[in-house]
Amino acid sequence: MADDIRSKGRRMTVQRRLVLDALQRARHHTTAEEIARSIRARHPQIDPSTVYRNLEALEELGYVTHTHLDDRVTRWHRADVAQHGHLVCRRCGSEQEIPLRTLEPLARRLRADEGFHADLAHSAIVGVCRECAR
Amino acid sequence: MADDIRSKGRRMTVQRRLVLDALQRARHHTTAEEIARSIRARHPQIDPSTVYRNLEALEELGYVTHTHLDDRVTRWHRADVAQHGHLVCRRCGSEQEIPLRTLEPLARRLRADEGFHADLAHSAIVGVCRECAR
DNA sequence: GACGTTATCGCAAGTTGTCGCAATAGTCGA
DNA sequence: TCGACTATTGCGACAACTTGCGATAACGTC
Repeated sequence: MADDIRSKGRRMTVQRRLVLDALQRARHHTTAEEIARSIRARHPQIDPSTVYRNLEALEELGYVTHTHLDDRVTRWHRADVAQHGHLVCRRCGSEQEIPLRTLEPLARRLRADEGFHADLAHSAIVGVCRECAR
Repeated sequence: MADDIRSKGRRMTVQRRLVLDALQRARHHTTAEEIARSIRARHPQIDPSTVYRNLEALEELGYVTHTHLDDRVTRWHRADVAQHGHLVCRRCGSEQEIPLRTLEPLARRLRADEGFHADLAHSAIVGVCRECAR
């Protein structure tokens, strides 16, 4: 992987490695802040901005992706984990994962009708969950 | 409308009226910051936080809604304008509106399978547009 | 290995939005 | 119209990023 990064004219730094390690260890939908905190616990000299910039760089390089669950925070994860959709309840905040297969018909339709290649795992679908709807 | 607001135990203030007026005048998907700026041009004593709080209050009251187009900024509009979906290209940033009808089959399916009442107009669908896909 | 190039870093300052709080001012009932 | 109640405001502080910049340190080349 380090070689792959170098072959793209980027560099493998201690900081970048630490961000990858932290992502490896973290729970699935983690935040940049959480990663920064976990790294700074051991390496306080590493600036949060470095973590933010590395997540972005690793995303460009294809090792990392982000999704949006609730409205504000960006969630990060390794690119090699299985993709899935998200349902988030606007009332109680509960989160639910759904297989991409469920979203596939819409993706197909958008591709056919609009030529648009949708990434339906990128943003959660907001709505009201079964319990709150009652 | 003022009466309706009062009947819900809320109040009609100068600031709230100004936010509504600004929304009326603004282009469709405007931002809180833009509204704050337009109000403060004439009324510099009105704090931005007041604008943010009023948008939230007016949303609770049902006069205003927000959507998320790109990743960061919240876009606001009056609740009485027609709902529609959004396609946003991750490469070129272009935005496209699509009729809710296109998204309805997915909404139906989520309701049937998961009991989840999806609001598919709330977040834009991110992907790659026809031009950028070539 | 040494060297030059330049991606990346740490830091400080800037943005954008949120929150707690004391002061203010709509609203309602008398 | 007056007074009490309390929603709302402005302000200052804070939180969560983002950005510009000079210094540092990976990397390719020799």
